[in-house]
Amino acid sequence: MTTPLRADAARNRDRVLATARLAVAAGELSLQLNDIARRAGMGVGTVYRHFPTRRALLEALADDAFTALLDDARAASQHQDAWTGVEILLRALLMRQLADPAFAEVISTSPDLDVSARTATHRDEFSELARAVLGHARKADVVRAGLTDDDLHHLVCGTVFALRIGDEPSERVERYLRVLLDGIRTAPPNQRKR
Amino acid sequence: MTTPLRADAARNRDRVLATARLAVAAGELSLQLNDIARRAGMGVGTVYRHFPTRRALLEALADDAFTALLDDARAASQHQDAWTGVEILLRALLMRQLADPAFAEVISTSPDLDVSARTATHRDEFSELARAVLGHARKADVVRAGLTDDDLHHLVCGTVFALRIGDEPSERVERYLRVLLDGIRTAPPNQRKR
DNA sequence: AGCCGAACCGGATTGTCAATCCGCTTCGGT
DNA sequence: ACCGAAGCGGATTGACAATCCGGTTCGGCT
Repeated sequence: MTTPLRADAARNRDRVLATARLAVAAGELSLQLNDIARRAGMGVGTVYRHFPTRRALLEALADDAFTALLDDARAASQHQDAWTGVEILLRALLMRQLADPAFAEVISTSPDLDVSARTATHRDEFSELARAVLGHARKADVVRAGLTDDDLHHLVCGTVFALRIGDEPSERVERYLRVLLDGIRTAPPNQRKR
Repeated sequence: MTTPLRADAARNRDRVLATARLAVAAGELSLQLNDIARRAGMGVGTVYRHFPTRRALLEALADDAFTALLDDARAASQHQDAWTGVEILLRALLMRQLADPAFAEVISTSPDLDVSARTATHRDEFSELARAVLGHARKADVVRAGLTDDDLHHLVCGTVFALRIGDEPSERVERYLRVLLDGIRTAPPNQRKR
C-alpha cells in the first residue's frame, strides 16, 4: 500500500519531524505548520503534503511514545499480581503523557479524531491490553465495581490535566497518582504504602 | 470607579451576554467574537469595547456560576461534619463546571490569566473558603495528609476534564466523583455508601 | 426645548495563521 | 540521457482576531 517514498521526500519528512520535536520540547505545543516549514527550511506545501493536518503531525510525533506505552501495557497485563498490573498500567499511561505533550494530546482526545490508521491501531491494541488488565483485577476483586477500561483511561487523562494546571508537576505527580489509585481500588486490605 | 454606563451601552452589553450565553448553551465554546457581534446585530467594535478579549467575555458569562459556587462553599465551610463539608465543596465545584462550560474554562486555568478584578476576587474568596474546609478536615483527620487546597481544586478540574472526554457524562459523574472522594479520604472507616 | 461634549457605535482594515493549488524541479528506473 | 511520476515551493485564499477612527447618540444642563 505505501509506496516506499522517494529519497528526498523521506529526508524532508524527517526534517519536519525533527523541527517539530524541537518546537514541542521548547514548549510550543501550538505547532504552527507555517512556522515549522520556515524553520525546517522548506515551503509550507511540503509540510502539508507529509502531514495534511496539525493532528497528523502530532500523531507522528506521538508514535514512539505510543509504542513504548504498549510495551508497558503488555508488561502490566502479564504481571501475576492483578493490582500491581493496574498500578503499572495507570502509572505508565500517566508518565508517558507527562513526558510527551504531543502524545498526551493525541491520547486524551476522542478516537474519532484519529487521522492515521496507525494511531487507531495502537489505540485499539492499548484498549485490549487495558481490558485484560482490568479483567484480572476484577477477578481478584481489587478494583471497584462499575469502572470500565475507558473510565480508567479518562481518569488518568484527567489526572494529567490536573497536573498541567499549576506549574511544576514534579512533586505533585506521586500524590495525585496515589489519590487516583486509592480511589479506584476496592475497600482496601492494607492501605499504607509510601 | 465604574461610571454607571450609558443606557444604550448597557443594553448592548446585555445583548452580547445573552447572545454569547445562547452560543455556549448550543455547545459553541469557541465564542468567535465577530460571530457574536453579527448575531447580536451590532458591529464588532461594540463587542470588543465591552469585552476586550474572549477571556473577558467568558469571565462575565461565568460570573453567576461563580457566585453560586461561593454560596455552596460557604455552606460547606459551615457544616459541622468535616468530611461532609469536603464532599459538598468538591461536588459543588464539579457540578457547577458541568453545568456551565464557560465557568469551567475560567476556573480551570491558571489565575494569572484573569482579566477582571471581579473574577480575581471571587477566586480569592473561594480559595479562602476551601482552605477553611480543608482545615476542618485536617483537624478531623479525614483527608489524606499532604494535599493542599490547590490540589483539591486541580483534582476536581481534572475530573471535569475526564468527564468531558467521552460523551454523555450523566451516569459517569457519580462514579468519578466517588473515585475522587475515596482517593482523597484517609484510610477510611466505613467505605460502602451507594 | 434645544444644545453640546463625552460616551458610544460600526465596520473597514490590518495582521496572523491554516490550508490549497498548480507550475516548476528533482528523482531514479530504463 | 531521457522521461514520467513524485515531490517541491510559495503565492494565494479564507477564516478569524483585534484595532482604529469618523460618524452617531445619549443625557445633563441651560
